[in-house]
Amino acid sequence: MSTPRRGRPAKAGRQEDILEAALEAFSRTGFAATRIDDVARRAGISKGTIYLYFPSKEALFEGVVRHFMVPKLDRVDELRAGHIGSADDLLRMQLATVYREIVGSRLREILRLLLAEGPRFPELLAFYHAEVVDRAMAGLRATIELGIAQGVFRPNSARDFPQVVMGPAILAGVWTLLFDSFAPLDLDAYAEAHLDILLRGLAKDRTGC
Amino acid sequence: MSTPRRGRPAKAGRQEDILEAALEAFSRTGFAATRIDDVARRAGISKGTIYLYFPSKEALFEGVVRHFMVPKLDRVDELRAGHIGSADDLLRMQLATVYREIVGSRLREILRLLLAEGPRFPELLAFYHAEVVDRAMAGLRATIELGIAQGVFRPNSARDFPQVVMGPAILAGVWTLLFDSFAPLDLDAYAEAHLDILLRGLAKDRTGC
Amino acid sequence: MSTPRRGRPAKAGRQEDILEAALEAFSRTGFAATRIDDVARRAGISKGTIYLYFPSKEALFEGVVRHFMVPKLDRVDELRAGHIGSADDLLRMQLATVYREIVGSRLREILRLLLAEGPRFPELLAFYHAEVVDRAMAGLRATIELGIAQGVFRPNSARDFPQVVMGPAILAGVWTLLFDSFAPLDLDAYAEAHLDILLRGLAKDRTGC
Amino acid sequence: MSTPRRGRPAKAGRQEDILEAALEAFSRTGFAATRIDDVARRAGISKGTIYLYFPSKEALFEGVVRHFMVPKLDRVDELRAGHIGSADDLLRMQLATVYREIVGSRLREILRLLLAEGPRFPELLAFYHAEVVDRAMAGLRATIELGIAQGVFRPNSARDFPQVVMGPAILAGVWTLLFDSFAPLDLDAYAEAHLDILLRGLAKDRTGC
DNA sequence: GATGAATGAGTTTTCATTCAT
DNA sequence: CATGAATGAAAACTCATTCAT
Repeated sequence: MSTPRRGRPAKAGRQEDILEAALEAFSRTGFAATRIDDVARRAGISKGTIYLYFPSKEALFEGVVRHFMVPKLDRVDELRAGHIGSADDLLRMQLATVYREIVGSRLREILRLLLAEGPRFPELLAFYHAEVVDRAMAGLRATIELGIAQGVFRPNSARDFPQVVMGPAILAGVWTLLFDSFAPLDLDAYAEAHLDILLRGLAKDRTGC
Repeated sequence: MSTPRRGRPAKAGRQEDILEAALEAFSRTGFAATRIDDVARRAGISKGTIYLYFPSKEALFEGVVRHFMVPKLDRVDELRAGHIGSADDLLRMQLATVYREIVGSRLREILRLLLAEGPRFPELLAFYHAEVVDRAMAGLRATIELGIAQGVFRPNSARDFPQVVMGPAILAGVWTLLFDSFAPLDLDAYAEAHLDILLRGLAKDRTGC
Repeated sequence: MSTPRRGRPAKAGRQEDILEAALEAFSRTGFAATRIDDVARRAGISKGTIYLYFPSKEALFEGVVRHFMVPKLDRVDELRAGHIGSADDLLRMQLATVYREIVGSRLREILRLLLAEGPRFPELLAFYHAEVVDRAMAGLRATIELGIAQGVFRPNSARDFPQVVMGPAILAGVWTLLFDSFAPLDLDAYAEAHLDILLRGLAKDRTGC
Repeated sequence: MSTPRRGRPAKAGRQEDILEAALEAFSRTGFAATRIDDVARRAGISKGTIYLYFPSKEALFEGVVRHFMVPKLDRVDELRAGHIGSADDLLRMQLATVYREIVGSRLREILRLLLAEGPRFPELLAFYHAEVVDRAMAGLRATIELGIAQGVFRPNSARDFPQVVMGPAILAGVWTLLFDSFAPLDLDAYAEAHLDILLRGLAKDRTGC
């Protein structure tokens, strides 16, 4: 009743195909309402084949959430490692990357999936906290401390709570997923506003005369 | 064909009880994984009784999300309406209320539920956007414009994107729900940091000489 | 949520009201799909009240089927008892009564209900067979035998199978219930056709020369 | 979350098996009181498998009613098409076929099911009227008209109401289903009586001397 | 490896029946 | 007598998972 390819397809990317299909499917309908059959159809394979690569629906979900975000984090980290210059430029670039690669891409769906299903997947949360969230917070904190050392940023409490720096970006990501049809968000202008308020909030007082 | 038991008198507040129980249950397990029977048991009633008050699981969920948040919004609005004084004090109070009444209370669960299940409930999203989100954004915008008029805030782009102002609070809310066991958040200090960065980011330059 | 009369209504006809309401309801939706609540609403009373008059849904159904048909049978029987004249006139009158009082009235619904639900109600079938069907068959047989005695009818096998005489009428009754929207039946003309064929089929050969 | 067992190969005739099982089950308990699980057990398969072949209980019921009757009608039609000889012989054969193939077989259950549940299945009624009832009526009408043309039958009103011809057979079918334990019917003798009365009722007067 | 027919546990929803008022 | 809120058994239907081919 379906029309899968009977021949031997490239099997190298088979797992990748499944993860792509699963990301789409979970994004659209969430964990519980997504049927394995949907994922299979999207991937152009049969239901049973999914189970050759993932032992359960839960494992597939975890696979999706783990697979796509880490590489982005790597990129943000590399940015900081290779940076020479002022901390505010670095922070600009870090947030620009977050907006481009996550908030403005399909990866924002993963943010939402994590918020949505996280409590059902404690191990996944642990992984995420260690491999994504904590790394991201550390990266921001490093930049802020660099700025303070450089005298660009005033000593400030964002050092202890880098979430304050990231908050508006995360909110933008989920906003677009929920309310875009009611009130679309111009992400570029939004990011500009975010950086405008943030950098001024962090900056050392220009009390010079 | 069955063996029923009783026919108690109508208990006042029954609907309220159900909503409370449903909030707890949905918070714990999300929409799909929550069984109506769980809600009933929590409310100390039988499954069928739920259906005397809500025609479906969907309607119950919508009932929960609608019931608890609007009164809080009302309170934030009243704040602004009754305020005499500087805009930065008002903004402080508005955000303090958000942290106290929502981010630091069980209502943060509703934020998460909305993020999680929103796409499955388009009508609920429309309601929420109109009755909660849009009102909240308008309230913040009004305060920001007041500050600009008072000369307390510089003309700034947060007027166009009040989400930037709210973002860190929302993030804190969901953070505590997901990562509190890995990295607990001191909400009071967090709120202080948020206001510190934010108010400085909005403030007029003290370029006095 | 409903609007029952709170005052003390005439209680004499209460059971009758319920039976009327139940006939309507069962006719419309059959036994299983009819809700006691529907019957109650139709009768203008509350659900619980039904149970003051009938101990169960089954009993209510049996009540309906028993209540309405027997009086009609009585009338057909009286016809025969009081008849003076030829058997073919009597048979005409008997069938005319069946067409008028049952086939062409809402009582045809009871025929259908009995066909539909009979197997689930063995006692009801027993009652019906004894009190309705057997009496009706006996009545027809008596008329046929009268006709044979009078020399109006030839000795014929309908004496042993009065169902043959009744068949077309019963079929007409259910036909109108099922197919009237596709092929409406002119019951008067139909009855005429029925009698035409039947009486000729029963008549003694007019082999007179 | 579950503990499934097997994945057998497709069995040819599986749909046929289900229809057979469903006919038995619906015959015994009617539409509403038949549980899908009963049908499955009778067919020797599991509940879920039914849903691989029929999307709902309604569809299964319609499948049953459609599946069994049409082939019989085809046979009756062929009779007439291939007939050479007098119309009364043809009518005898047509009715004999109806008695043998439907009234005296398990197909009489389908008659009863249709009477019982028809009003709940308007599409099924439409199908039935077009594909079974109307064809049957047309077949009888054709025979009657042939008889009139042959001079075997007098011009008569059964031409307009072939239901009159069929009525006693239908009644016999449902009678056996309802009342056989109270008053068993000798179907052969009954059919003989039916034909006796009917053919005489249709016959041209033998007024010759 | 890949398939997809088959399984059956699990969940929502309905509604006959009860009984405190 | 009458009410109708409450109960909970029952059944349709879904879908993750298995496994013979």
